[in-house]
Amino acid sequence: MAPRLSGRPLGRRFYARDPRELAPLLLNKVLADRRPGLDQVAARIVEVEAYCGSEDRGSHAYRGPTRRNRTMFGPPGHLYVYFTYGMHWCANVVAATEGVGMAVLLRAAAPVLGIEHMRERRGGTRPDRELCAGPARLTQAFAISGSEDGADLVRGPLRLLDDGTPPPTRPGRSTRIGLTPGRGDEHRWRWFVEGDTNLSRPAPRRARNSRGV
DNA sequence: GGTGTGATCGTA
DNA sequence: ACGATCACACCA
Repeated sequence: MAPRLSGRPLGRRFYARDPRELAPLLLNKVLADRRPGLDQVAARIVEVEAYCGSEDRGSHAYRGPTRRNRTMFGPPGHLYVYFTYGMHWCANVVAATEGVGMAVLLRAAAPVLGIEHMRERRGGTRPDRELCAGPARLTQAFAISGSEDGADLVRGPLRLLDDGTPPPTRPGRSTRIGLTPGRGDEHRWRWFVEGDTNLSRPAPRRARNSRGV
């Protein structure tokens, strides 16, 4: 039988905090799509990164608002969706307060509902673990693109749910992925569910001893 | 397991 | 010119 989808949408106030605080709290929350006319899909967030406005050289918001990033400077709890590398979409949750340009990038999730629909959207015959393992893979599995930029996660059909699963007490943590040296790569603002199979990169291997264990 | 590379285009 | 990426080729 199909897994039942239950949970309460996160309220506006939940998003209204520093992204470095919000990001680890989003781990194990469920991104759920109930847009009419589209197949329902849902996935549990397992990897996120914080982007911190004018104090963060790695952030789109570093140089202030533009047409592209203006959603980031809007009220919290909305989706900031941007286009990159000429072919990919990535989705962020706007954090903190209006005007500061802070957000949390959704980097990976564990499929919960509508797995076959995700597979169709992703193309080919891919294992479940690759369906949402990466920011652009996740948006593809959810059919999120530029028209979802600005979507309100509190009121809209695209929602983030708390189904009672708490965030990890000791999340994995690392520097952020894909930043050029000197452009914000010094900050350890990536958090993930340790050992989860759906991460955008394999879980870091633990140090081995001389016997390879 | 790992590394290298091409795709593709809006933004600054 | 370059990017908050991905898929696939190739080597080990």
